[in-house]
Amino acid sequence: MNTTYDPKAIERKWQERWHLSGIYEVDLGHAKSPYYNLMMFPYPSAEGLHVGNVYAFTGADIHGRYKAMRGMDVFEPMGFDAFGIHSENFAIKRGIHPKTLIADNVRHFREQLTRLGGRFAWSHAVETTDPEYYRWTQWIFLQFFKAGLAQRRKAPVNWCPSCKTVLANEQVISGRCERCDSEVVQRELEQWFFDITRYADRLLDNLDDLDWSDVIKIAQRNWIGRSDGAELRFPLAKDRAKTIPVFTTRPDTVFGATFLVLAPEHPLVAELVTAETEVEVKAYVHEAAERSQEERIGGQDKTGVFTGGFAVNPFSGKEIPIYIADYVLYGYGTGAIMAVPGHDARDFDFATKYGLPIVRVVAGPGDDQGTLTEAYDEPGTAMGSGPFNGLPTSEAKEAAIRLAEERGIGHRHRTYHLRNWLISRQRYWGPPIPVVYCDRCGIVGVPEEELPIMLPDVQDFVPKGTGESPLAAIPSFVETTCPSCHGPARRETDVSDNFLDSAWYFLRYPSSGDGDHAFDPELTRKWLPVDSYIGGKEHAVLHLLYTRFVCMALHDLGYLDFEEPFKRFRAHGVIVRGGTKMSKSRGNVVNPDEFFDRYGADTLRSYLMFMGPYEEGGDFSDQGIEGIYRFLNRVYHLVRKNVGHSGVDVSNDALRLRHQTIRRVTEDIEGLKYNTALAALMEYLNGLQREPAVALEDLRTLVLLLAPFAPHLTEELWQALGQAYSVHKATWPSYDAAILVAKTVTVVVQVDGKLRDRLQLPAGLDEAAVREAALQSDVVRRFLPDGAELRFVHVPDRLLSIATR
RNA sequence: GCCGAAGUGGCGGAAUGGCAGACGCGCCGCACUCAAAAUGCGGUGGGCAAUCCCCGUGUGGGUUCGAGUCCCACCUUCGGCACCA
Repeated sequence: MNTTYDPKAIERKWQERWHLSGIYEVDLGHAKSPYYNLMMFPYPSAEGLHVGNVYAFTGADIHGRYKAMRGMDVFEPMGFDAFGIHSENFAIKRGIHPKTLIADNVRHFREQLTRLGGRFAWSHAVETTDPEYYRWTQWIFLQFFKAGLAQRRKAPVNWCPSCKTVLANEQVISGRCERCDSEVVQRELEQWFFDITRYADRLLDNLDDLDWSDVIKIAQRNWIGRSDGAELRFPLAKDRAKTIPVFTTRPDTVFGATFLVLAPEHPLVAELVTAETEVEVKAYVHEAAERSQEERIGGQDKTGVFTGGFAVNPFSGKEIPIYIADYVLYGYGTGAIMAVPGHDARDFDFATKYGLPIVRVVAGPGDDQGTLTEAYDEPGTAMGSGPFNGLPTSEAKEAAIRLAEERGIGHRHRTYHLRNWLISRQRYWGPPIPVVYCDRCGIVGVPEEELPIMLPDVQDFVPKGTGESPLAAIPSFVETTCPSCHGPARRETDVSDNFLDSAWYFLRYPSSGDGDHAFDPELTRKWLPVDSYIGGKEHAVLHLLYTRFVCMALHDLGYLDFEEPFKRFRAHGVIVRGGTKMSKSRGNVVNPDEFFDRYGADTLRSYLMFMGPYEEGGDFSDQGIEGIYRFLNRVYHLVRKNVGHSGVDVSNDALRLRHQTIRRVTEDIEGLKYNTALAALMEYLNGLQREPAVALEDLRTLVLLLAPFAPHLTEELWQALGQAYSVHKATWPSYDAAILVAKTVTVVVQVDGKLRDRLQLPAGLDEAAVREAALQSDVVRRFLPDGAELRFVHVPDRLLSIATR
């Protein structure tokens, strides 16, 4: 063995040995203590592994290595999420076929992931672009289609003019395309949807029992956005048989509804216009359609026009005007609202601008019935509301719903912000949606035995912006026969959303290579749900919600016996550099290869974990990494120097330090506090270095505890210590609580809350003895006024607090 | 606007209501060296000659023998949602 720590040589050597001996592969069928350790598979970008990936994977890998040393059969698979607009746009820009591009990128990623030293079960790797994978993505679509969960319908959708495809709501970030930042416009198109809203209540209610990071649960609750209220029907003044349904969470304020507002897209608009208003209304509707979503949202100044029609407030009996305004969204609720300007800020703004009446129907605190200068949206007491007068808001709501139901003019209703999942994309790089259109039979699912519907290998995959996928231009793909009547038919040319690929990849890992099932029932029962899933917060409402939905649906269809895919999910933090986000434009991106070369993977892994609490992220400093590098060097040299000295007597202090360290590192790893686990190991090392010689047991302990963080170095040292291959199969050390107890303790003495003295005392003294010792201290006595009445608070073995007043 | 998280040395960050600043970076000093680097040892919140003492965890109040930690109000930063009725 060399005398200097040479991470490059050590790491290459052990990576090869691990690979050849297959120590990270698991016999999935026979494992006794299965533990599924999952991390979010990467999108293989051309830039290579990002340091954010390294951070995410290292944290998850440490967890996996720890569990393996605790005796679990840890399955830690890795794969590649290689379909999607991102790859496709990049391929178009470079003029390279995405297939070629992805193959190169995957190769590079595999190399980097190997250098990282993860305990990956490579034999189970999956790639979503592999026909043997997307065949089953299509199969899932078919199951949903057969169950009526996948439906084609016309709906206002988000259209990205630059990517030339529709986007799901989740892919629109404040009116802009998540991928290319272009302004998103609304288009009315026929698209494929998964009816995730049918699962809204279960998706929401199950969250209570999930062991997931709170941030994610909160984000999902907000996103699902359940609100309870009522749907009330407002008859038209000119034809009372016709009604306009509105959704409200404040049925108690219905007496204050002084006008109605419809979304410009509302189908009733055409019926309401009069000869006088027609021109203006048409112009407004047209304008609203042209406006990008960002413009509609961005300008908080409300606009709208009077339709010319009137409705009747079914509670007050008054006739009220009907407006259209684009602050009312067609896609939510009924696309129409009853406007209560007295108690809703938006309606107040609108009423003020257009001179509409503002009526107070809720009295504020202290029976405040004064004129409103702004909307009062707090709870209060109903007033000016006929039968509800005097009722507090919550009771008035119930009374209003009851009355509406009795009189047949409305009913209790619940609605959600969550929209159905738009899964079709007018693009090339994705799994073709497996249906055909037949003039005679309509929409027909492709028979399962015909899967996969292969993505044709073509040169021209650039979207045309016609609203159709590039596949539509390939007659050999489009023209087919109907599976049902065998007549001529056309294939669906849209591909499915990238998020469908990643919504089930963890189901595939154990069954990778299985040609008969998407996921083998027996393996699935044994290994799922996933024991630990670690990933980024950015997928809180995308990947993590879709995945839950897909599992729930597959459960209901009888394919899974659980409905929640991940028993435990933890969101890791984000790495910044110099306090700011890393980005290419700032030029502060950390390239992992550079650090692998200069310090080795063990140093990079450990440093990333040392920067801060794993769930909070940290600030990457090029100087800071030196400290960890020095630490690993010192470990290396300490072990080498002491390899021979096995029979050293250990002092009580040294023994206690060993056991304390085991406890601290164990607890910190369990709680993902990797930064303090490493700090404990540094303290341990500092302690050992002060000893003249170090016992073998301490060297073993140090190496074992460090193994999850620095897998290569510790493997090397484990061998140097003459221990059996591999340290990663060795047993995690345990500590003896009895040894942790110190014989002498420092008892702190406070006088009136201020620290005055520290006493070295034998452990376990009672209060009287500690008092006596404290009162003998000169320092303490100096602060005790003569003749003062003293009160004592005693915390055994820790503190004595003396109060003099 | 709403929801969430966080404000601690020069920096990253530690602290079951009980010794604030563990651990590391940086810096200062010393040793080794002809010298430097590397390494090792010591020091390092502010005030002060001081191992005395005083001050100190965003701001202002409060609870407590005792508050970085709990409660109330506010300020700032970051993240998410955002005309969702």
